[in-house]
Amino acid sequence: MTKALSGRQAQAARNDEVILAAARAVFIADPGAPISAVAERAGVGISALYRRYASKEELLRKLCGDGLDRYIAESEKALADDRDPWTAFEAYLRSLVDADTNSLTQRLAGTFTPTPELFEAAVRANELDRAVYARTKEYLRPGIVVEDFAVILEQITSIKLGDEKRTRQLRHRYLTLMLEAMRRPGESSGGELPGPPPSMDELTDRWRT
Amino acid sequence: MTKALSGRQAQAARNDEVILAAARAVFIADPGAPISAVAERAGVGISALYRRYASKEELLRKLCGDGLDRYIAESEKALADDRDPWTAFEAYLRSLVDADTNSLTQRLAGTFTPTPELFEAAVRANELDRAVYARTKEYLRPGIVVEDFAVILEQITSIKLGDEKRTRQLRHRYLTLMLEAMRRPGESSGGELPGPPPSMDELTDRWRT
DNA sequence: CTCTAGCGGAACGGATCATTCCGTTCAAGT
DNA sequence: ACTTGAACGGAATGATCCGTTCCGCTAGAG
Repeated sequence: MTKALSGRQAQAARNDEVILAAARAVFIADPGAPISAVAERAGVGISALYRRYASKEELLRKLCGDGLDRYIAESEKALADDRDPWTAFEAYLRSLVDADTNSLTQRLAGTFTPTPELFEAAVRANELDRAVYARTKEYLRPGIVVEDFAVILEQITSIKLGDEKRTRQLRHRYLTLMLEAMRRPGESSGGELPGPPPSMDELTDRWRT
Repeated sequence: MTKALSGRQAQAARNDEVILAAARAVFIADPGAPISAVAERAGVGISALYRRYASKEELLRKLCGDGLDRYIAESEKALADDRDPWTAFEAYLRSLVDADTNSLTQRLAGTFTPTPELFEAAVRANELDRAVYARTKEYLRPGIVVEDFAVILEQITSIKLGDEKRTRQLRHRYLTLMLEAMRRPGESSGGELPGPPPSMDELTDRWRT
């Protein structure tokens, strides 16, 4: 509690966002994290959380729903992208990697009972996914199916380092490789890989306490 | 306790293997699994475990050590492979994916205090890795470094389905893609991907209880 | 027939969490 | 200035999980 711009209500409103951001960060890093970790990260007490969400499960549902919404938004943006389909596709996957919604939807999905709305949103996301696929299909290597997208996204977002920025960089490195492999042969670029390669230290540091 | 081939000692000796296999399977599937899950999977009581290992940590160390040994063995086999370096390299990565030692070494590494022997083995594994890399380097796309191997292996072994056989199949699918992307451009094959692609059901079934 | 290695599984004690509860603070109304 | 209550911090609670220990039981060894 440092600033008090326009009274208590403003502070509370600001906390709404702080708490959501903290929850996102914490549960992306560790889907099994305790509620107290979220409170700590947000710099608030546990009450501040329970005032907003009746239970941990409700918070998770909220995060999951937001994640799906984000996913859907990115898909729609991709469909509206009028650059050439491959460029649009590449931008699409890159935006999904950066959004990191997989951890918030699929990974968390097992830990609570889904609501009809969530289920519906998931269906919608799927349809959009297929639409993007259909438009990109002719540029894709034969044999690649829509379902591959999900698996590849999961693989890539399984890369986790301590530093968030660096994590994104590395993910883009391997996404670049995957994109080239997924592209119809003969059109691959073979260009530079983005960002510096992983270093030994980065890899071993993950097992530090 | 069904068979009794040559008395109690034989039974106990057989249990040694059963327990190790169960522990491997259980901890690969879930690195945070309880000891009781291992006992259950092995079809023995908890005592059978504690007769052999003084603590959970000791069991984990054993598994980790075995995993490293396996890794080292595969690396040596790869170095002794006198087929053309790229073919040998491909077989090497495929064997590592099948061995699934990553989950047993890196993933478990954070959960216990390493012994000097384990550390030494890890160093040795690293040296061998570099040796394989050095031999394969000229066939690799410029910009690929040794450390990429580890990250790619982790990504690919992060794919987990209920069925073990199918999991291996899918992993090889994406390893195939990655291998082509890692190869020096111009030499990529663009051939068929191995095994059937993932299906929607396979992907959603993972969130069942 | 006795003895004990090997074992099954309940019981114990500590740790972790989600959730609740109580006292505090402070802005808004009077 | 005083009262009030929304918003909150964080300790207390109760349930659950898990590693480890302990208490018999059993079947083969001698």
